[in-house]
Amino acid sequence: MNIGEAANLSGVSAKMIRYYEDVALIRPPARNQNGYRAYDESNIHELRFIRRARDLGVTVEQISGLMHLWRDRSRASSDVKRLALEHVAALEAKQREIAEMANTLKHLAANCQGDGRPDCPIIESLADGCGHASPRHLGKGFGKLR
Amino acid sequence: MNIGEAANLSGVSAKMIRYYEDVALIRPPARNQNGYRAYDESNIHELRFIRRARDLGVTVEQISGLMHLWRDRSRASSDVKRLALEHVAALEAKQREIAEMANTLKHLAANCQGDGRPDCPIIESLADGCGHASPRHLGKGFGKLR
DNA sequence: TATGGACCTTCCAATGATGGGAAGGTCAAG
DNA sequence: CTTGACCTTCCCATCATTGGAAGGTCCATA
Repeated sequence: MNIGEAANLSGVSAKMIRYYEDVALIRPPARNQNGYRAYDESNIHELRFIRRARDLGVTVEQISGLMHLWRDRSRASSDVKRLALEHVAALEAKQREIAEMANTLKHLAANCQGDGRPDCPIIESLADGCGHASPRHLGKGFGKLR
Repeated sequence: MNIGEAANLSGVSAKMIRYYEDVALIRPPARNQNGYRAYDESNIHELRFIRRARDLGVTVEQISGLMHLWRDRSRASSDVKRLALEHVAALEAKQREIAEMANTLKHLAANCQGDGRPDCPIIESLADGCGHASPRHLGKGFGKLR
């Protein structure tokens, strides 16, 4: 199976398959005589695993940890559970931060007359920092969301 | 005021102040005879505005729009209100997506015995895609969170 | 006055995940 | 045999931010 078919079956673009190989998230596959990468069913499984994990916001680095557990079946599934729960905690923290942002903006918008006055409280508050919490350094242990 | 003091007062690092100048988010400040950038109170105001907006997850590009409204006082504050409410909507959408991710992971973790069995349902589900929604293309019109 | 250290300048590189594209090789159908 | 759809590697861009190198400036202290 060539990389294109693998991409279609797994939902991971060919570009990203090569990238994952590059950063050692997956191991280099066998090559045909023409130099094309050759994938089989187990690779598709692996790529689908990666795609779903990425969809859930898991970092490539975190996936790498899961992959290791996956390959090394001697490790307990409790490790996997722990990783998953850690990720849940990170997601919930991120959710609280977003809620705080949204509430601040909603509060400001509610107080904004929208009548063309030059002293719009949104701009004033952003400039002066009136009261609402300023969550600096949000995503320290978590990274980006997609 | 040199760039270091401006950084301290505004909470924006000197690196980022130069970057914002580079991408034309702020205009080049005056220079002293020695070539040092010279800032005044109004610049600090502007930088604080930028910092707070970034804290709220507003993109530099979006801030650029707000800055334009700020500088051009002839524009109605209703425009600012509209931008803020658009951002609130984006935040709430992002929040729902995160909730879905977290629920999926919690569901999987709850069904995981954590007893070392090799068929941990978390791994199985990630690999096979069992039932739960797969929110592809999450952040299309929104970008990254910090 | 000399020197050291704390500033400042510009430029270059890296991060993470992904997309885009160029230049060139390969394969299969018409 | 040509055409088009693949494949390969390599480089560049994104976004916000940090880090560092190489070199200039300012001020206080020995």
